[in-house]
Amino acid sequence: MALFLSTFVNKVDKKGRVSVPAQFRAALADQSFNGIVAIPAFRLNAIQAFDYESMQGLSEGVDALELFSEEQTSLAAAIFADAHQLPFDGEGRIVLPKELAGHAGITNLAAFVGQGRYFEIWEPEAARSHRERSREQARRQGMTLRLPRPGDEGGGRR
Amino acid sequence: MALFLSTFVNKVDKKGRVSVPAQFRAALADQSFNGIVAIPAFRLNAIQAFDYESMQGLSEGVDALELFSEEQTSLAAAIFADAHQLPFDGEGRIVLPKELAGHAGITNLAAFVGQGRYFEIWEPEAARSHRERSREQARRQGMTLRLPRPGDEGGGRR
DNA sequence: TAAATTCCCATTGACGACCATTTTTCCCCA
DNA sequence: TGGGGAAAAATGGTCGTCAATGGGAATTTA
Repeated sequence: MALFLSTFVNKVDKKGRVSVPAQFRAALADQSFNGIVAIPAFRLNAIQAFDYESMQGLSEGVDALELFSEEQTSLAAAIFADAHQLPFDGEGRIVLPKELAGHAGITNLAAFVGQGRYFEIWEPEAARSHRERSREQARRQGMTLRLPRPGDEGGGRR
Repeated sequence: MALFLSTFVNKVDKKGRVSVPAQFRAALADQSFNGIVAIPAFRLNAIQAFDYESMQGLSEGVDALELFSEEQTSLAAAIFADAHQLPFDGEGRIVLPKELAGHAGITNLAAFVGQGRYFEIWEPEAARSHRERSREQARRQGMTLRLPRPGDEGGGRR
């Protein structure tokens, strides 16, 4: 399974292209779709990026009959409507659509931030300050990371 | 399974023709019917569009509901009576029937909005404001995006 | 026969495929 | 342990192709 770790900053050229870090591309190999799926993050000025298979998994929660059910679907609707399929070019680059770049405030540089099962794309300075804040908050709340022992189901926390 | 993602805005010419986004057409490939099935959305000023196979699936779902129940008959009536089969022309366009275009308030522009297993067709401005509302509601309800882990059933919210 | 609809072809503008160059990383050896 | 060189990654640019669009001819329907 894919694992996205660490942070990489790459240039965005005037055509809007950015290289996806080779390490991330490696994690995305052997996929049915050669590229990523990107959506604007809900509460953050960032882009969230998944592999295509994860996106399919998301769609499975919403089956055709639920269309006509009262509640639900607002989140799913927003996700699917704003999602972009971004294929790799021969050199492993993607083009950042204006809407996404705009949402994240990205112009010349893009920071690729590993988040485990997915990764985020930020304007580098915003990424830095956001990380500061997260660390600070974690410290205040005294969060601890619990490692699952072999044989346990699931991960530490979410 | 095919996945309809993202939003595309295309022009409607004076003959009522619109190009279906190439990406959506790709998702519709290898189908028994070369085109889409479209119905006016229940509560929304929009058109919902499926591939022919999904429509068959829908009909089975309707059968599964209690026979002769209030729900069943009205639902079936609404779905199948107003449905239109819209074939592609050589260039991948469809003609929007007046009833459908009218229901969605579409005149010169049509927004194709991916919804995972199906997609919707909106008047672009209406689509925009509806999307805003959905996002806002999702935010208010504290919905979070949750990736289904491989092997998990469904997912998408809590 | 008029009107409308489907089929066919032409244009153009954006995007994807391809190629060249620079920069960085990694490895081997002095 | 540091330097040199090879390989990989990142970057920049160009060209061809295809999607979107528009118009007209052909065919069907009223």
